[in-house]
Amino acid sequence: MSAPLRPRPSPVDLLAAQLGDAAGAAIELERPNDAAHGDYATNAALRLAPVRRTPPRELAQELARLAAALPGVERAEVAGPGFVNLWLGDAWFEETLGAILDDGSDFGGASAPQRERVQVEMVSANPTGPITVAAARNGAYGDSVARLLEFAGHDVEREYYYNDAGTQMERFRASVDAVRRGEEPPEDGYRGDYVAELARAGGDPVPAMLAQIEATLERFRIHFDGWALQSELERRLPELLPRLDTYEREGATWARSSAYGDEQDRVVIRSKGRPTYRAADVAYLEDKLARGFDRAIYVLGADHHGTRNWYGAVARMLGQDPARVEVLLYQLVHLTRGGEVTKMSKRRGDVVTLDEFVDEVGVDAARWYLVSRGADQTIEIDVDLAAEKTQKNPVYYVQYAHARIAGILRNAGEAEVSAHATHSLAPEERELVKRLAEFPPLVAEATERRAPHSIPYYAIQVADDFHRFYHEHRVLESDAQAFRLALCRATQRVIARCLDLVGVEAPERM
RNA sequence: GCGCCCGUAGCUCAGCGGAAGAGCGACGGCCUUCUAAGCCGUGGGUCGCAGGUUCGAAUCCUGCCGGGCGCGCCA
Repeated sequence: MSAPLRPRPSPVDLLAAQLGDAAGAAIELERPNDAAHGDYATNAALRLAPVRRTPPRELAQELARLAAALPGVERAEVAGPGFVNLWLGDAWFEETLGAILDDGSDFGGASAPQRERVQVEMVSANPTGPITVAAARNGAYGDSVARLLEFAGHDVEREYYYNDAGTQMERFRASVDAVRRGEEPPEDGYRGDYVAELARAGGDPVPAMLAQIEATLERFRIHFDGWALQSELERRLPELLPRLDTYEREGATWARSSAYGDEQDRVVIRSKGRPTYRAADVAYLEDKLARGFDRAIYVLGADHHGTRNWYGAVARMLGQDPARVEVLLYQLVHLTRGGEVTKMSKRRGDVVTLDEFVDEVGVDAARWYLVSRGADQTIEIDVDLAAEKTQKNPVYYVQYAHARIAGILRNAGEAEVSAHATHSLAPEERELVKRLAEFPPLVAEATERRAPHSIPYYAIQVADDFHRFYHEHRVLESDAQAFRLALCRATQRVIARCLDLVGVEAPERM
């Protein structure tokens, strides 16, 4: 690990710190929902009241007096049970916009307290068929988390781990072989057009399937730095398994994982002698940590939640720090047709593939949609309505704001850009500056909580504020041109960053 | 039976201790001006139910109801 990163404090943080110093207590400033409650507000008086044994409104009066004396603060008022509402002067907004512009495209980044080497393992679907929309959520979520971590200053590698050795793969190969012999695939095998295509192509269908999966994910703007094979990792089991706490029962070898934080013990060697997928997990985790990753992140669907504590248990059994292992769970994607839930099975070949979905709605709308919901939220997609719905996808609203700004900046040419205003700021300008100032804490929290879905929601708000500003005020050839160009540029950078963090393009024209 | 996740506007979902929101849908306005993929307005919610903690609960705790997922040799 290298030296701590040092993002510079935002003007809002500085203001809060100044007020905190004056008051002798930690102060947090929030943007009130209601514009009548000022530019920023704090509930510090309500929090301090019990500690200082003073009525909250009395404390609030004192805070308001201190706040009003700070530079940049126009006035401060006590409201409700003890909130302090602050109104800021134009100079504060100009200074804030100037600070945002100074940071350039790094604005909001480098929030990590320590730089880490992080591996994000994601998707990792068995190469028994094309990537489905359901698996694509894993990629959309995992890749956005990876992008957030990179933006925060970490060194991130994305990896795909695939099973080329297990039962499912045997069934898959048997299915292709059956088709080649002109027979039906086995009862528990795989079917679908892609199986027939692989049969025609000849050779081992697994590498061919894998190549197709990689192409699909590249198209989905997810690039993997590495690919791990189960069969290779299994070779190291003879040296690794003795390091585990194991026992024999019913002819199988079990890991005593329940003694290390897991809910239950797990079979690592079947009674018939073959290692399980869980055994390969052990080799893989050992491998990840040995490669020097400070943190190994697993992105797993909710159908795997039963094993969420297994990985940490493995780390403990191997004598490693379980804090280096992190499991991110996301709820499943349910697909419906015409409002009716259909259980789609990869084996039956009736799934909706990511390629089909992207053909229908485009990469931008697909990624936006899959990452816009909280990971804890089940996603329902009506396949029949997907295309129609995505015409109204808010991603276009955000992209449109970006393209509009790009148009203005194109037309502006070499005109002066300055955060210094020569006019009295309009409400739309002030709102937009405040919105942009929210970005650093928002993106830092999204990273910390592994919650990329807050980025699209924030981007919609930025676009909303910009469209309103655009509608009310002319930029070029206005008496506030230099300031408004500065506002446009800062807004464009923030929108572009938000779009990039969720893997969506920021168009110059639409 | 046990574990995890979810129940907020007609629909899809944010918010997760501080003064109820967005998109879509519905209804009504706004283009000779930097892109109308835009803007403005109207209507719409006992935040599943019941207790508890708190000055304050959609947010925390408990119970219940409803839905999803899972529960030792598939992955």
